[in-house]
Amino acid sequence: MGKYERQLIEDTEKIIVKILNSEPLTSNDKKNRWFNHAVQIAKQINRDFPNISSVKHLGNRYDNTGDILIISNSKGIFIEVKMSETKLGVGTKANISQDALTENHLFIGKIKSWSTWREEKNHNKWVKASLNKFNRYPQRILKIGNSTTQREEKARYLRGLKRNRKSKDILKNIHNRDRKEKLDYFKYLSVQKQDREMIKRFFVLITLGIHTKEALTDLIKKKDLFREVQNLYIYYTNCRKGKVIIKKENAGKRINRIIGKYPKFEIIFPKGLTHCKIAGIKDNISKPLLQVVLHWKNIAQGIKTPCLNIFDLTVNS
DNA sequence: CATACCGGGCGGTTTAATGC
DNA sequence: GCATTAAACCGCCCGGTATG
Repeated sequence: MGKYERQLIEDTEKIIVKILNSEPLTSNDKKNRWFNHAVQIAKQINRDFPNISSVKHLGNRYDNTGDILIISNSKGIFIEVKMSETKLGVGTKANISQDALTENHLFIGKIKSWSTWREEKNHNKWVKASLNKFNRYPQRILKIGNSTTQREEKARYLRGLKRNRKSKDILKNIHNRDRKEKLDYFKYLSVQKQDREMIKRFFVLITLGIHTKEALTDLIKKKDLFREVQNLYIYYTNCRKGKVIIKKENAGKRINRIIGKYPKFEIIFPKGLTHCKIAGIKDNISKPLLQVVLHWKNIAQGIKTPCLNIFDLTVNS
């Protein structure tokens, strides 16, 4: 999802609500890129729940799951929509905020976040020193006042010098040292006491496609999270040969299946790798479900936009 | 030789901090 | 106080290397 699509998708959700409430649609609504999907989803919801008495758009409220709340047979049903123009929507793949592992209390006690860890290691300082081993930066970069921006532009410049030995070495060195920093951090995390209940909740939320910082921190501590998820349905749409295909999923059933299979959850730290895995435990056997990578999204490793890159390890099983 | 694994990468918006 | 700028945050896409 690029540029303006979050706003666009929210508009589409509101269109679905309008249709369900038999409210008139504007010409703007009909121009919405996902209008067809909205119509199909609304139709399907009406078929699935013939006794709807109320429909509300929940939008950016993060204290609940789902995008839309309907009341059907005086029961609250949460509905989430995921629309895709491709044939097959991709699995749960997410980049979430860098400190999510500690901010969501997956560990017990006062645990250092990844960002705090880096601060203590003077990450920015040593990166700056490394970058300054190159002494031919253009004026336009040298005169940048903000140290962060200058650091980033220097790294960007070095990355652009494809054939320059020195620049390659510098970035490689930063990459290597940053990698060590990540491994050291995981070494520290790996000996901390884990909160299995929170790990389970974290897994459930990520699996449900809840990725934003606020949504995660709000929902993960919610008392009746598992009960609410029982009433959550996800409607997926895809396009095949110009036609919109709909799939409805009972999130509760899916979650029940997984957490029913694994009575306990844990985080495992493979030796020598910059990721950890969320795993389910059954009969003392640990089965990896999610892979959580310490990662820098922009320019080069160690330079800009740290995040957690998450991969779903269950898609092919 | 295709595919999976393990990261690596980009272009943007929103919110907070700072300068005037 | 307001305007500007930096920092934080957001979601999707790409590719080298090992492996079967």
